[in-house]
Amino acid sequence: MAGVNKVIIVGNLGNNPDMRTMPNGDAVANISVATSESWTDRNTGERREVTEWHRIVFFRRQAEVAGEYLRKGSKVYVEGRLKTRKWTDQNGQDRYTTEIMGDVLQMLDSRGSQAEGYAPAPQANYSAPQNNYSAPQNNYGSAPSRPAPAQAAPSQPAPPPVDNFDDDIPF
Amino acid sequence: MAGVNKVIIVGNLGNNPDMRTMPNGDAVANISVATSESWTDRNTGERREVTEWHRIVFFRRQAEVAGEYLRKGSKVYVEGRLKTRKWTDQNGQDRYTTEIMGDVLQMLDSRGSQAEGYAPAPQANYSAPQNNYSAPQNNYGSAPSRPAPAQAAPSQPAPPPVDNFDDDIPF
Amino acid sequence: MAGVNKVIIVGNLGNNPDMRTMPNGDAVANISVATSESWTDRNTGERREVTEWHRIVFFRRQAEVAGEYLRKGSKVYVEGRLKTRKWTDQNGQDRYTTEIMGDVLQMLDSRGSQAEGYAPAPQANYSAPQNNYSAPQNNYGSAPSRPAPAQAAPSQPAPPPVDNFDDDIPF
Amino acid sequence: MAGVNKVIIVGNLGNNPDMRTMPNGDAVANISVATSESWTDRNTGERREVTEWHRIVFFRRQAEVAGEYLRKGSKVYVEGRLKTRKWTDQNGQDRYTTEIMGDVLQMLDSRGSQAEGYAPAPQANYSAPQNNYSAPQNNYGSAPSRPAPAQAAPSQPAPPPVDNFDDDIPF
DNA sequence: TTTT
DNA sequence: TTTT
Repeated sequence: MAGVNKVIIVGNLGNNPDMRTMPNGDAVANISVATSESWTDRNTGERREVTEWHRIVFFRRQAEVAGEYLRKGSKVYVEGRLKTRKWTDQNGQDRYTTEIMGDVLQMLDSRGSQAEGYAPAPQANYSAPQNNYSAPQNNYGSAPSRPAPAQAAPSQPAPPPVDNFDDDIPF
Repeated sequence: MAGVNKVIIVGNLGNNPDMRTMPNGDAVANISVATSESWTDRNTGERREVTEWHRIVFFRRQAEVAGEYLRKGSKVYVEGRLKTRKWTDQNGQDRYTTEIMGDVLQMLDSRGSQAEGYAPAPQANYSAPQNNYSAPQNNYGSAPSRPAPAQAAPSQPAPPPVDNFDDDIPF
Repeated sequence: MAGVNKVIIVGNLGNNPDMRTMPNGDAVANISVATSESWTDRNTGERREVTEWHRIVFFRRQAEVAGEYLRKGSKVYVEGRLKTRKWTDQNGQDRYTTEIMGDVLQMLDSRGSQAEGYAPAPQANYSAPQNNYSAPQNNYGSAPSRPAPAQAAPSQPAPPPVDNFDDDIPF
Repeated sequence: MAGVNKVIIVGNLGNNPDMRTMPNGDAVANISVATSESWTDRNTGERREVTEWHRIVFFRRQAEVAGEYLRKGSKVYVEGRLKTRKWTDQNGQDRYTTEIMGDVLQMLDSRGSQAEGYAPAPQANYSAPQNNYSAPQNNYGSAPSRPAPAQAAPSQPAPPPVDNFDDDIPF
């Protein structure tokens, strides 16, 4: 068919991931990620900021990675798609919630800050009442291989950088 | 500050744009765009498809463009950002609706198909009760003429559209 | 007009920004950002990785920000557009280089890691031979405006999370 | 691993797809897509426009789809990643060309306009002298792979397309 | 080379 | 609920 439904979020987790398990055993991770936007109020001249919270759901392998490596405060890059889900509230009324079904997950915290800030989530985090994640053999490898951040310089012979400007260049 | 909140949608309008006007006279266009995703069911082997509907809001110049050129069935590329808006339903309960605040609008219908299929939206479309769009020089006359590729309309019960503006809203 | 030309890069700088100045005094920053892709070789089963280097150019205010805050190893989110530039090599031959004209720049290093790793670029960095950056009044503001901390949390009443799965859900 | 390397292009093909075949029989499609940007010249007040051309490569199933459905003038949505490829010119000098490795392909021409405008490319199109696309399983090893870039001269000197595949290429 |  |  046709259509593009794509979301890209970069922001920080407001809480530890909420882990669950599908009937077939697949992991599910729900995370809440904040992005903020700031601007200057036209009238008062004050600086203002709004925070937007995004519900993001990951499945299977990515859910496991989320559960193991993400914590409250973690910074992430997420690529996914919008999905509005119908549910029924306690009054029997139809309600709708829009979530992001995560397709790509990248952790953006540097090794260092992760090492510093990292600590396994408290057991409580995984023992919540209903259907919580309790991955049997929960040692998913040691750590994500972290390449030395850009040691080498670009191999491509440098062309002259942009520096001869006429007045009509469109940027 | 920090954060990326970006949405990219390519799809077709399920209805003519819903046009409104802000107190200061700026145009507001609400459009509903469908994207669909198809896959093969693992169990039955059947081909299945789900359609997702996206509420998108444009302001000012882009709203005017939307109102003038987009019609039910139009194909668009939209870039925007997610925003969850709070409102109160008829029972006095808090409700939330996630919308896309449109930043970029590209019409994807070819000149030809536009020329062929195009006709101004019926007047009725712009004469709804509350606070409707009444752009100075537009005579959106006569005949409905856009084949609905997008069969069904959005199933989600329409929350009140954006129309009570204070001066500090960040868009 | 028609078309979308968009690039999104998240990666690390391979060098300190290369700073220059336009005739009108506007700053120009050239940065080189690495992204890497890894996969498992089908034949050998070995883990392999390739690094791709991206040349990115920023102008004006964003160039100043890049020059002030980015260093070799910095992690960034960049949004921009592709532009292929023609130049002449030392043999008089036409050459072409594809660059990303940066539109959005987000620094992804945490405060902490920045504090640790940060040091003003060596003077040498700004005194290269040809047409280098030497911004007369090089104190571009003190610090990025510090917005008021996020107020209260928008407490959207939690709808039931995804946990009743039938076998046909399309994700 | 780390990094995001993403390109999104919406534009029109400047020529019919250039079809090739990998040694293992997989299809390869090279397309050239234009995007344009327009702005008003600050000095003259004139309306100006620049066109940017993007080389995009698709493999396997998507290449077949491209070969079957895309034609000169077709409008497409493409998602992919940047890759700079090294090659050697006739003087033995190293040269570099940046291409987009296509991951997602969406045709944006309406059914109608496709129906109208569509016609199988002239036979000539598929029977060009050297190594042209001529069905799924054709003469694999017909080595000659330096295609005279067809009729009109692309302004950028055509580098050799991707055609010498070892088994480890990461796409 | 395309499109608007 | 996060971050800067």
